[in-house]
Amino acid sequence: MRNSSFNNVPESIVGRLASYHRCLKNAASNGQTVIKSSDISKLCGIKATVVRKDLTHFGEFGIKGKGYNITTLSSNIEEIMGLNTEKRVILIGAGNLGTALLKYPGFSGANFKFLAAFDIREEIIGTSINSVPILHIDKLGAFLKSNEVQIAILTVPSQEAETIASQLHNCSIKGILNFTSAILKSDDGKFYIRNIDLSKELEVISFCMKKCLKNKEEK
Amino acid sequence: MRNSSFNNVPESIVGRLASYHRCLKNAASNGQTVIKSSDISKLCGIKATVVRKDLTHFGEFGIKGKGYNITTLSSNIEEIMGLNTEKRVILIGAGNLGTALLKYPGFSGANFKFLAAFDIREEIIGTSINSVPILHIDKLGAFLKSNEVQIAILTVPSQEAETIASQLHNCSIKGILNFTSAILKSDDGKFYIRNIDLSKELEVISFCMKKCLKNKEEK
DNA sequence: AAGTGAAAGTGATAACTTTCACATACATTA
DNA sequence: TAATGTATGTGAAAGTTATCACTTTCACTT
Repeated sequence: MRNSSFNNVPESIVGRLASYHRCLKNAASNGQTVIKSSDISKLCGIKATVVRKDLTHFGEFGIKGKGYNITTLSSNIEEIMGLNTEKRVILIGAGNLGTALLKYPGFSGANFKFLAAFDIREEIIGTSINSVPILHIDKLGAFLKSNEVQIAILTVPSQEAETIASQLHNCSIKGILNFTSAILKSDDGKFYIRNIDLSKELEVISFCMKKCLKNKEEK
Repeated sequence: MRNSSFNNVPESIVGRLASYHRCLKNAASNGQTVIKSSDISKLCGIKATVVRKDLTHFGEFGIKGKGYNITTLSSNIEEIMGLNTEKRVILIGAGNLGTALLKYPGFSGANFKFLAAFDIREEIIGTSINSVPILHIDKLGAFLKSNEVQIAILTVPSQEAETIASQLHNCSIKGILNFTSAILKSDDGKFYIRNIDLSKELEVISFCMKKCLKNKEEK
């Protein structure tokens, strides 16, 4: 690989890498061994030239005239994205969205290990979802003391987000995936926070349907 | 407004407009009547100069030396985004994710009207979630014939996505919000499709935690 | 073993987005 | 009513991202 530290990688590329990765996994499970940038293009809805340009940002993984070896490319992307080492994850808020994420196929295949989910509703404490035990939120602090966790997923009601987030300091957590509409900020830069607002999507599509969006037609 | 058609609006601006809109709604519910770009900046985590630049793209909504009238700006954004007319929405796949979306606070306030949800599981047919009736997926075609629906939200298993999407042709639907990991494409350009892959987010955060992301620190 | 086709990689260019410094105009106060 | 402070709006420049035509290299064929 050209550059093993990968500083200054635009977020746009990272998002696409994740798409390529999924695409490669699918192709592999179909028994395919080689894939062309034009195939990835069709499957991911991203132009072939962009696919190639993205990949060359990290090295030369292809075979000219042939395509990319799926196994090789896949493991390279995994290394680039840090998916080759297991990430331990907890989920806070086992409501419908939280449950959906716990049941999501594909997480486990991508080296994410859900250690536990936390909730406040007594009736589900002690049960488990997709083999992930549900603990009471009061146990969160103790759990973080005795377990090394890298990522927390927040699927609590928005108004709880700040309070919960403040409990995640001074532990091993480095990343927060925030699905509440509260916008969390990492004041001290201690962890990386990714805010995902699902309700925003409906508004965006409302605008886009007016065909006012600059149409960047995907190849 | 400078330009009533708003062609060529970058998607990045649209996404931020939705954030501003939410922010304005919150401020209004706190009894605020005026807001400064620097306030919006803090609340949305977007630089104040970006906020102003985004808004001037559509017109001059502010009062110099004072800020923006919340009511005025809010209704302008609603007009820009097409939120001033009611959008009728159906949801296909009333699993955990679908249920989460049906229960999401904020949709109804933004002029989205959920007409019905569709599923295949007999045990929930006839019930309702958040007052939205759940119908059998077999009824989808007939429903679309007798009801004008603008948006479909897809929260079915990924492998069903294509099949379902093909049933959405030749009706009033213009936009599809696809939460499955299948990437749908609008071959004929008949409708606008927005693919949202939640599982991608975990992979992105995995990369970002390595601090390799070009850090565009929000103000 | 040379020729051919096919697809990756490259570097310059174009298009887009963000940033910045500054001009502008409103509201408030004296 | 004039002066002042404050926050918006603007246009140029910087920075970033995508595009495109072209070169390179590999595999396969004859």
